[in-house]
Amino acid sequence: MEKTPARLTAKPSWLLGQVAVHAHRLAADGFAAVGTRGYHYRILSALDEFGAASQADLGRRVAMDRSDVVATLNELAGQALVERTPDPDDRRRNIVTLTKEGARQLKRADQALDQVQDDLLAPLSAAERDALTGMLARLLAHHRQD
Amino acid sequence: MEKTPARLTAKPSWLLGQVAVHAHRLAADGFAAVGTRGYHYRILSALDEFGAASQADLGRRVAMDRSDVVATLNELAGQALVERTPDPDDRRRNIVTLTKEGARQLKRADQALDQVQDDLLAPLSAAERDALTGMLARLLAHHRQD
DNA sequence: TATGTATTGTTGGTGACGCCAACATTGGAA
DNA sequence: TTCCAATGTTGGCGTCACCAACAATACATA
Repeated sequence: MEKTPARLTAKPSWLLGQVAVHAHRLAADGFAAVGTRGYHYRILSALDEFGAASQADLGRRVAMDRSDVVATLNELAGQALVERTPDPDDRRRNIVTLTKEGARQLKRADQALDQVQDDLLAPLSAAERDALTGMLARLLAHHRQD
Repeated sequence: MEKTPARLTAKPSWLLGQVAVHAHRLAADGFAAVGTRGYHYRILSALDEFGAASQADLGRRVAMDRSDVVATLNELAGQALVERTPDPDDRRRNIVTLTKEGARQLKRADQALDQVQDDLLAPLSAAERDALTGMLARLLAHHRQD
């Protein structure tokens, strides 16, 4: 394997990005195995945990643009994993609901994704995994503001 | 700020991906400020550290697909940051060389990127930063094989 | 009450990255 | 000599992040 420039290797942003690429590949493979993908999983997760919600709320919860939520819901609704009905109390909004089949699909994706975490963190001890996720969570919280 | 599903928050792959998104945004802004972008920086870095190289070698060093190296070199050569000459010893290959101006551009990008590291890791202590980059480096080394 | 401001869903588009298939040319191994 | 591998190139695709504009609707405040 050819050597990577130290200029890159020394930069946390490079390491983060490259590890994220591998993580994304693992996750995408896991998702594909059950016929879904990242955006779908995000929406299904939010619906399962917080119940029915408007599209804008969904987007804010899972860090997706409004327009991407629309496209994703079109696909999910096409597979009957989700239902979209107008909100009678606010006619700008839709109320998005998780269907039984959607919940089942989420469960399948979840199992695939659990395996991914193990593969991703294989070289780290349990204590190291905790330390890593703790620091990442702090970084994310910090950057989600401002 | 709306709450994110625990299903996501609990997954290292999610945290990694989201932090990487913020890191990428910071880096892209820094790069844009000096008129460049990630792919350019990778190529310039490899040329600066290892000297002239073939396109295939460049791609392997900085984890870029052959075809993406071609496009990037077209742009870099268009700005005279790089020169592409046929290799007399192997007529399949090109020898790519960093120009004076290319080295200057690299230096500018480097300064921008150094600032990004600080912004990215702001919430972490020096010891934590080391621990984080150490673990990320191990993960990357592990996943670069197989 | 009227008027302006914000939010929502939607459409359509852009860009960075990562990746794949195919091809002609060339080098090297069997 | 024959087959296999590597190289540069073209052209395409998918995911994710993001932006601008629009009409409809809600809300605040003057």
